[in-house]
Amino acid sequence: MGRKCEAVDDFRAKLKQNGANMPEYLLHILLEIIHNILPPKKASQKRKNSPAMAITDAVQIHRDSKEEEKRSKRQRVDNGYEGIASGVFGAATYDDEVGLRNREKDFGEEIEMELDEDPLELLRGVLSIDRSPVKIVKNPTGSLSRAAALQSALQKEGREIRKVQERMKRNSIPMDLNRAWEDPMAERGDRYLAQELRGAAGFSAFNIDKHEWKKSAYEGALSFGQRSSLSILERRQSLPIYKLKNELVNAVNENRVLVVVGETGSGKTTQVAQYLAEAGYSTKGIIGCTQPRRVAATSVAKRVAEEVGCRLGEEVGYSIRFDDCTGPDTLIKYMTDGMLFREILMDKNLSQYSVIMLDEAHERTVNTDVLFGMLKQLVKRRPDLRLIVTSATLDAEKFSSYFFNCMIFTVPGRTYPVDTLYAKQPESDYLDGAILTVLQIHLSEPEGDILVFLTGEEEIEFACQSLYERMKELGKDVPELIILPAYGAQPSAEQSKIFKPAPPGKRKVVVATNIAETSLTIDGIFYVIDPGFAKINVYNPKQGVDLLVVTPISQASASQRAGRAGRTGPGKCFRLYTESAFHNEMSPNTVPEIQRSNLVHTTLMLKAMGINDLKYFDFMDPPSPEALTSAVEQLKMLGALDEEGFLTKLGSRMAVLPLDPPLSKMLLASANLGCSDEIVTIIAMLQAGNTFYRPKEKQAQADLKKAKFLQPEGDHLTLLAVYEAWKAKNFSSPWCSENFVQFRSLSRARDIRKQLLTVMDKYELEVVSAGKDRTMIRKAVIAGCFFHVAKKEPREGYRTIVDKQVVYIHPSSVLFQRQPDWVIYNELVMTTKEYMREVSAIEPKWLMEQVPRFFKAADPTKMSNHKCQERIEPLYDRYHEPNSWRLSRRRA
DNA sequence: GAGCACTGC
Repeated sequence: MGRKCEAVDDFRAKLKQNGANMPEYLLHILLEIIHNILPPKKASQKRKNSPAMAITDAVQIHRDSKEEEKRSKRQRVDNGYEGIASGVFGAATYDDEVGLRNREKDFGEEIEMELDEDPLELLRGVLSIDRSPVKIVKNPTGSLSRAAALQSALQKEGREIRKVQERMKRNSIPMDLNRAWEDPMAERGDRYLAQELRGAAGFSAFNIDKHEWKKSAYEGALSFGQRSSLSILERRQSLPIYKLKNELVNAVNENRVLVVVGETGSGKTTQVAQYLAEAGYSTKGIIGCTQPRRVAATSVAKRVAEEVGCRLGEEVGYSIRFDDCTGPDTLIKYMTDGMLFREILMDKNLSQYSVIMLDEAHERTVNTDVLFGMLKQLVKRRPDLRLIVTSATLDAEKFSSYFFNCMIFTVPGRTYPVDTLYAKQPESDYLDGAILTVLQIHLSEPEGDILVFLTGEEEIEFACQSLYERMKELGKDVPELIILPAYGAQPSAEQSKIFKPAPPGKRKVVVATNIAETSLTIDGIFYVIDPGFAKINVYNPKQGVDLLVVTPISQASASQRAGRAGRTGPGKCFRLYTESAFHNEMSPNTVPEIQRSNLVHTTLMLKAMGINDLKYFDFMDPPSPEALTSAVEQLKMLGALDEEGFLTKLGSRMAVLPLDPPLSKMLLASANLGCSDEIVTIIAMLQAGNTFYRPKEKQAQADLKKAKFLQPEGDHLTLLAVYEAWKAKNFSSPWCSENFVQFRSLSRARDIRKQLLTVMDKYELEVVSAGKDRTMIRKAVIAGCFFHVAKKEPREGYRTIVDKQVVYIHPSSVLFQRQPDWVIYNELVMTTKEYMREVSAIEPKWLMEQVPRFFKAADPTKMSNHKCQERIEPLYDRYHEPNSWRLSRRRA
């Protein structure tokens, strides 16, 4: 304590000296961060001198090392990395030395700070030296939050921060722009697909001048190209499908089911419904067309309304969750496949429709797959209904044979040839490979934009950053390269630049996730770089865990990516894997989602539609029996199905809620427990996800803000507190940014909440507030999520009650520090460990109270009262009943 | 002390 006071005084003196002023309370908060977030001073500190001395030392060390650096640079040039190469190389050099060093670089003097020091000491040291900009370097073993705390402390001091950099573990990237490619006709390469191409070292969060490249990315593009100037009619007539209009209408007249193979650019999505409406189908009912995604449904509807010449929501409309834009006049309706699935639950004959078109069916979403089975039955019952299923060339035969060997109608695409080039050697690091290929194309290939596929936000940011730096090193002699990241939440103004071709004389590179593969129309792309890989979600029914894995993509997916290069003109696709890897090691098709998802929700929906025997449901590709059994058993435990597997009253109420069954159960239980008002908010927040925003450069500030909302009971109540606070501020957007809370997520939560309240109202579920009695809220959570209970282990971590697996509280949880004895969690995610996300503390006795069917106290005669309180077992012990239900991991 | 993609009701 004494040390802290001393520090405050000292700090104040330094501030005064520098002419800065800081309120007392801020000063204390600042020191609080430093003392609480940061670990205590190491007992054995290498450096005994004061940081001030250390910095002086460092200058000398730096001067010595500078000579060494010059020597090695010369050597690199000798080794052949000349000119641009060595320039770019220089920027990407990282070292692993430990220590404080003062570095001279192009941008002047800066102090490099190591986080091994006691931050307070370090801070004082820096303040006593001079006012050079500061660079904070985190070692691979260090912690970013220490860097963040230090950074915010310095910022408050008014010191300029140049960089917060994470020292890279791997070595620098050699720069060889003369990369070797072979085309498919060349001799076969080796038969090896570099697995784990990223290697153990991998890359890490990267934060240098993040905003600099972003700024340049969005500012650079001033005069992006315009769409074609053809009139609507000309545009429609120029589509390849136009010439086949009559044939198509005849085919639909004569076939109840039709598989349409419509290649990219054929116009099927916008035209088929219009042709059928013109042919009179709209007089018999609505023409419905499903899309896997919301954006697709809305944007296609807009386009078609424009072509038809009506307002959206009149003759042409769309229907997606939270947004029904249809009316009494609607003849053509675009919707998400999930929406049609809901509709078929309400009316299994879909009597208001005359035509259903399942578009993008080759994407094989769970909803589309289930609709396949439902509609296959329906066309037998309704001879007047027409079903159109669109497919990729590869799947056409399969689709046709599933749908009674129906006719396949092929519409050619309007695409150009694409040259596919393969790597001669497997890449050792696909990310570097992709970056270098972009530069290679930019420096040696004719005009045309580039599209790069990467697996996630982090990679995209890294790639953009790296490209930006290298372009900067290349100087002004090379043409401008506009670097555009494309993922998740992008402001729309910036997105429009992604979709349009770069202005003449410039080139753009779009760095995107696999969503660009299918659902975005990006104009002007001539070059595609496909390392690829993609992140997919795999659900393990035995473990009950969702897992995101980076896996090689399928051949089908690769062709789709390549096709992106041929939309505007003849293009090139650079595949960063060998040709033999493509043929021998990549599967022809992506495993349909239904075979790798949690099916609890889908199963409940099917049961609610009266489909009892799921084993005999006509799936095109059936999910594994285990996944189905696991889903059925979970529903039984929730009380949604009875012992024979028939839908219960509770189950039918759960089915009408657009939620996963445990959450539906929670909501229904909360109405009885008198806390549905709170639970509906909590559920909406859980569903919306990503409540807190924690930018790397402001982590400490974000954590401070988050602490304001912290509820000791756990994350569920903390989320509630956030929503209530936001509501009290009139759902304000600035309030969100002030508090490091994501406005988008909260708005989504508000939508979900509203929708849930409507459904609750319809089914006369009471919306009541628990008032001050917050215990009930956690009891309601238990009623739904009781599979997800874990008890603290004596040493570290937790053990789940159901299957005894070891799990940990996620560091983002408010209970991460507290580690209560008993917890309930919303979901389990497997990253570096098995983490429980959204955790709340509970009392074990509530388990028996809320779910007596499931939990019992251990035999009280055999143990003390205290122990008795602690021991809780699931009634159904699957270790002794091998064929009983199984929720998660089987232990060896 | 971790992050990790996307979609849907």
